[in-house]
Amino acid sequence: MDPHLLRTFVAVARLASFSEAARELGYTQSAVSQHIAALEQDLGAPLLTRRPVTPTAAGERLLEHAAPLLLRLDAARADVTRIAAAPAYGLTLAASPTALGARVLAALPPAGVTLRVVARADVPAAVATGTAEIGLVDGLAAPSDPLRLPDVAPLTTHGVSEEPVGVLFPDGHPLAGRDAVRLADLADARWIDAPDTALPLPHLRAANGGHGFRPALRYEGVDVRMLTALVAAGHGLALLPCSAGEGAAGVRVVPLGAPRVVHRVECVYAGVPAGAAGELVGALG
Amino acid sequence: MDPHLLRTFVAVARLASFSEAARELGYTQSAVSQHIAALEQDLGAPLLTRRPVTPTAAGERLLEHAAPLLLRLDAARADVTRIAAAPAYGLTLAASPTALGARVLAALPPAGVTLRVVARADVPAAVATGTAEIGLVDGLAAPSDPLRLPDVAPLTTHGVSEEPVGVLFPDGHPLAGRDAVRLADLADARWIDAPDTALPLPHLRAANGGHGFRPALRYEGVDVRMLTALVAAGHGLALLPCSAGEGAAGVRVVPLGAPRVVHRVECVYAGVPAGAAGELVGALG
DNA sequence: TCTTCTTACGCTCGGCGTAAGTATC
DNA sequence: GATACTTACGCCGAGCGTAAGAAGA
Repeated sequence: MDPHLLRTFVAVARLASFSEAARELGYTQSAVSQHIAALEQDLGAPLLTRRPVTPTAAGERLLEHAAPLLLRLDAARADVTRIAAAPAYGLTLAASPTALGARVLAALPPAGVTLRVVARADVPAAVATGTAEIGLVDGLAAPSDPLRLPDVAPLTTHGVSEEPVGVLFPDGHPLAGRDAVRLADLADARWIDAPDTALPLPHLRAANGGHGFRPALRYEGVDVRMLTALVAAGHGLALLPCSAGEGAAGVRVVPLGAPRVVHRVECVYAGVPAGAAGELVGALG
Repeated sequence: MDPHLLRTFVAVARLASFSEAARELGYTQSAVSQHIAALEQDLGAPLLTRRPVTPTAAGERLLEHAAPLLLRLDAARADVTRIAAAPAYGLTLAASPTALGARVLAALPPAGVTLRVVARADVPAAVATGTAEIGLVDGLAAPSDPLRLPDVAPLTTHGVSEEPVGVLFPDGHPLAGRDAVRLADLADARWIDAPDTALPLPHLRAANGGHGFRPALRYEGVDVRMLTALVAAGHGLALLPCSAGEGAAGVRVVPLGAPRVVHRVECVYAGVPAGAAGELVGALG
């Protein structure tokens, strides 16, 4: 189970071609073939069907393992080299789209910051592999409960802020005038699943015993104004941190009452941040 | 970052000796030396001090990564081979000590079961590496919230039961007569930390903002009667699922009121369990 | 001086590329 | 027959063991 073989395997599976993978990895097609053969012999099971090139059941399982495995490997290398490496000028901050509140923006140093917005699930990976010094992730959680982040590496996390979440209604919706709504009443409403912009629906579905909260529309963009426009147009409801939805035209934000969930932002970093990173972490703390 | 090198590194670090590690791994001392040298050159930083053999700062970081990495590697191999392997006779169940309630015991098939009690954190690993077909873990969680398990591999989890938790008081304790207690009132009480028998204190400390719940005594055994005896002798309080503490002499179990936490048991397995394992999962579901 | 890690050196085996073989479309 | 994976084979380098060297207790 050499990582090289694993890397080759995922490339072949992704590209559905030995020769394409060879091109991408800088090997000959023959070498790729031998890699796969070695893996299959090692594990004692065929991993790919040839012609067409498709993972077998065993290959599917291996694929599920391979990505986090290779990620951890990169994370380990980054973590070790980080200690020896000279601290670069500048500071890169990886953040999920709705994690950047006013508080964070105010705490940023005046110059030398790169802000990299990535999908929620990729923030820990970015920090672990050293792509960013600091990460900011947001998500839904019970009050003062930590977020459930994928553990790609031993990272330190750190609550930055919590604020109530609200449901985004179009103006004129029968519930739009309420002071608060209960989530249970909305399980069967039309919802917009906007995993990169709003708060993720699967979390609500899980909290509701796996039922309800089926998306009527999926929005894969990252623009909050687009999302509010979709809600205003009646395509469905969305869940947002209250502050993110205020002031938009054609929509109303109604705070969520019943299940006590909050929008929580966490700061994540590896080891002991130094220099500008350390100051920012301190300012956020 | 060959896994072999990593394995050698952890062995050397654990044994604090190149030659001991060589013996254990079936290499010559020279090969071990070369392994470490290769790792250090690859990562560009010294990982161990020699004489005495101790991990450097970089080595410490690598050690933190190495164990989960090697575990995941084993898990991947087990997961893939599991598909091809012939289903063995018998069924091995890995369980944490307080996960085995009456419901589970009743659901066990009449013969061919091996029950392996391991530490809470090792249950997912046992299932992932194929040491056990099914795992049963328990822990504290908010009602209907899943447990926070280390993700060694893509495993399926599955709530089995939830029951209230209670604080174990010695008879005559001023609070022992109450109908319910609030955890916040007990932050500064004397506690017994019995991570393998009772419910883990760190969870409570985290819920309390990192304060309080400092253990007065640590019990590393696995015997519930021993724990109740320690409580009865006034060494401290302990947190248990209510049913586990009932009927013991010299102690009273008072249900926990305020923070809504329950004792939750989850069933964990890999892939789609077949045969006896499938039946048991069904019976627990 | 003894123990323990490092370095030197030779051997073997693993792994890659070239090229020929084979199977599927 | 063209395309795409497999197998054969030779070469180079990686990695192990033996053995000598160096450094600390």
